[in-house]
Amino acid sequence: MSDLTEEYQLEYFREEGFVRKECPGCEDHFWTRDEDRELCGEPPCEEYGFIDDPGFAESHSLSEMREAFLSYFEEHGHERIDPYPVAANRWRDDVLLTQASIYDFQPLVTSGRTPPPANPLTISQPCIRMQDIDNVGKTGRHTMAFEMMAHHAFNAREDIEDPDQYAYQGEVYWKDRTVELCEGLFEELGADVEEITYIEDPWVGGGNAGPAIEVIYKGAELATLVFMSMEQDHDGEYELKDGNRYSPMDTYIVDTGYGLERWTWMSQGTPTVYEAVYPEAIDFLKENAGIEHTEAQEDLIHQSAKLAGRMDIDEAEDMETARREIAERLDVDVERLEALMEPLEDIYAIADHCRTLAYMLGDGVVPSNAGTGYLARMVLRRTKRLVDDVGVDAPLDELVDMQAERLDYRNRDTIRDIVRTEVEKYRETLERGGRRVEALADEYADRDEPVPLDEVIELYDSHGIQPDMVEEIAAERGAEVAVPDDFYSLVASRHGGGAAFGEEGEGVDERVADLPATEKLFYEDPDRTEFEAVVLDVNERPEAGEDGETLYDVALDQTMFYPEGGGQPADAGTLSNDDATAEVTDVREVDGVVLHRTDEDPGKGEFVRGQVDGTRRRRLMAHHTATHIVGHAAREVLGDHVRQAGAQKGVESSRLDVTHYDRIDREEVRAIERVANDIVRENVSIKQEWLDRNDAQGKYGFDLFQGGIPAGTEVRVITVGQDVQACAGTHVSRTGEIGTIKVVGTERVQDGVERLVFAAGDAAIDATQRTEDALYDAADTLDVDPQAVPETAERFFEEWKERGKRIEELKEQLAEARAQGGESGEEVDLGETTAVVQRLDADMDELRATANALADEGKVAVIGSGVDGATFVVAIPDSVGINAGEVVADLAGRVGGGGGGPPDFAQGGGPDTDALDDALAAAPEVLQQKLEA
RNA sequence: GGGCUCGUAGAUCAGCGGUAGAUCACUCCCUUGGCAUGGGAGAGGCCCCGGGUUCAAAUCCCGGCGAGUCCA
Repeated sequence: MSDLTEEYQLEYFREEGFVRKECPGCEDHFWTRDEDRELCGEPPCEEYGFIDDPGFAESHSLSEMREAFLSYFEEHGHERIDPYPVAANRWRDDVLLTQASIYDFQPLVTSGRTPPPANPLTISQPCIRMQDIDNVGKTGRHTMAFEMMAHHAFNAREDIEDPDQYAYQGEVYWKDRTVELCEGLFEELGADVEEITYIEDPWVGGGNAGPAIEVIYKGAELATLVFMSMEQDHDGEYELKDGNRYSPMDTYIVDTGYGLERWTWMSQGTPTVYEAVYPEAIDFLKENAGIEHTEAQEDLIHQSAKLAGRMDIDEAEDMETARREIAERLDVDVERLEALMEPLEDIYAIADHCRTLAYMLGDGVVPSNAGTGYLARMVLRRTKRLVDDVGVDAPLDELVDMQAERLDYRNRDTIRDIVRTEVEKYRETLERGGRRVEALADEYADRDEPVPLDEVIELYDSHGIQPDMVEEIAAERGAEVAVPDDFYSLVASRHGGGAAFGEEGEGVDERVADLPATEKLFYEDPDRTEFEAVVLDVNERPEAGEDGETLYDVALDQTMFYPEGGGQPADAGTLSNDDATAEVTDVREVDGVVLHRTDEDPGKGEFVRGQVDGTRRRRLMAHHTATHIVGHAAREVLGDHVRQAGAQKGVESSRLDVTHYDRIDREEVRAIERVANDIVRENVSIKQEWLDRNDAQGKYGFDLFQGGIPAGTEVRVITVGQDVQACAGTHVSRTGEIGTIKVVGTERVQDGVERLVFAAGDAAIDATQRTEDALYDAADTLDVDPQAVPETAERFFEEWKERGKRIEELKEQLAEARAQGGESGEEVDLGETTAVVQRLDADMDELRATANALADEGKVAVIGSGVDGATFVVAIPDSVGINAGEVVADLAGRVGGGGGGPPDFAQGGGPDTDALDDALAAAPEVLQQKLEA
């Protein structure tokens, strides 16, 4: 076993006369040109040395620094690459946001399955790290949004058996050149290279590892140079700091990260990073919030910021301690310092959060209650709170737009619209929540009890109401609330930890590994349904079919059968030879081999004729092409932010989930239908071609990948009119073949994702006819024209309601008449009052009305009905001491049921109708008993 | 992807097995020269939809639809 010490013995260090030292402060090993240096240079071992004394020759703005970096690496043989979206879930499902430049190339490029867009390359990748959110504004150096400038080189070992299995070969450059390039950049910017230290700091993450170097200059960590070269391996020779063992990989990758904001800050030497990065936004916000400082205050802020920057405030709880210490050193009152600093810290955070929002919304993230969209919503709401707290009265959409403009986003109108919609939603949530808290606070204030913690947790967890808002409102209403410090962990525990592991080990057939990739005929001529092939292999499936029959996986040398993929279901059909015909019920692709699931064994080595179910295939193709068209139409109608969030094609109908920040209303559906059918009618031809992936991505951008990112050097690109998508499915050759597209419904999959359900071709006709049939049936029943159905239905509904009311009235009148007329009821003398016992076969409403009317007359009423089982109603006038509930319980017991109710009015019944009359006959006796009791 | 909460009059909500309620808004009457206001009367409900349990469901259970919210 060995550690990574050897890995840092660089030729470059030796040639340049570096020395290796151990820092007495933190015991880290580091390399430096300065033989006299003792400390590693990184806080807390040393303090910032660049505040008010910039570390570079010239002051750079954010964009100047970005340009300086990129052009330096361009001049040194790197190709400049456009940044990827900050929403990393667009190309990988293990993370939500892009947190480093290397995220762009995981997992397909880093694993060697797909070539990098250029090699070596340089990029400035916008990133968002939510975990820093509490520190933003306070520490002087944390930002949630940042750009990670980087140069990457993708190397693959050549001393392995099959170097061509990877999408790139050979070594571009490795450690020495990396450090050399890094140092060259420092020199170019006029830094004093004597002051740079390179700290050995092995990197481990996500199953990979490697040696890494932190580059420290004047107290700031300006870059990290990671040499990703190992993967987790039980038998690996290296045991690293996470306790796992690692061994070398076939690919090894230079993964560097240079924080654009830090470099900009270094070049300016401002007290905090925020002043270097957002000077205009900060000025604007300060002025807008009416924050003005005297010269003395200005000076105090400056001194304080300087000190705060030098301190290590990585946890928000350290903040108080740090603040007290700073106050002490500056010899001012803590409260005074706090009052001065807090609004500024809020403003710093607002500037940063607005940039975060601009990145997210600009890259097409739609706020939602789930996924990346939820993060956007969180940030937006937090920002809104800060804006309100500090008293900025500019609308949030304007603040975000300022950043969007600076970042050069073209969809600024949509961004503003989304922000406005979200702010409005938040306002509603707060209003709803406020009312809720007020009611709750009143309730507990009345009872003179504190609001229990459970309620506060519930308010936050289920209604999104911050505990401090509860405290505030409760205080106004005179109710106490105690919110513990570990409030949020209490909320977390409510969600019951324990991540569910659900690794879906499909048990990939190992025999597939030896088979050649199946030649796919369906791309050549999607209209053909017949073909001939040789059976290469037949495997009996471990599980039986529905009827207990044996199923087989059949591999052929070539096939017309489309395997399930990209939301398109598999083809169906038959494989036959002279002796037998096997039904193909499912088709899947495993590692390039298409497996046909059949109910019979066609025999390995045999020739078979394949017959694809043409009708099914045509419908699927029409639906697949229609999906592209509907997506395009939705984008046209709803806006540029619309992206595919999932799709499932079918034979009868298909569904397309798209991102959109509002419900799609009827009018928009009609517009989408119109645009889609325009494209159908134009009968444009559909281009299907294989393109080099990096060329295609360069030309069409990231939106090429609406349905996920495929692996490989080439991608299949489908062009339908203006719509271009990477897609592996089968398509019709001209849009006219689709015939017609009918949107049959929309639903909200989650906030921010709308589902469009539609039918294409003859399925569209079917769908329309079904709707029409329903309408005609309704028209038939109402005996009117279909056109008149809505109006008639409304009229009938109104009339029905009217009649209901009229019947109520009549029942009341009838009941009163009965009560006064003494109609057929048996009068029983109960001493002070009389009771009426009566059988009245009517519904419960009528019984109730009658009983009420009798009670109003001052009589005890016992009414029984045999209409629907045996039911009783007993009403007792106020003055009489009989409990109606007890009477009913007794009577109902006699008919095999139960009953009850308040003392003056009770209902009950039972299933035994035959016993009704006997029960009523016993009623006087029961009443007597209850009266005496 | 998972958890939690909520769908009752035009609006805001109460009721949580036993006769559907309050406040505001609305209509009318009274008070006033008129308005603010005050007093009185009235109208307005498929209690989201569909099943189930029960003598009885707005209320309990299951499913669906709709809305909100927290977490990953």
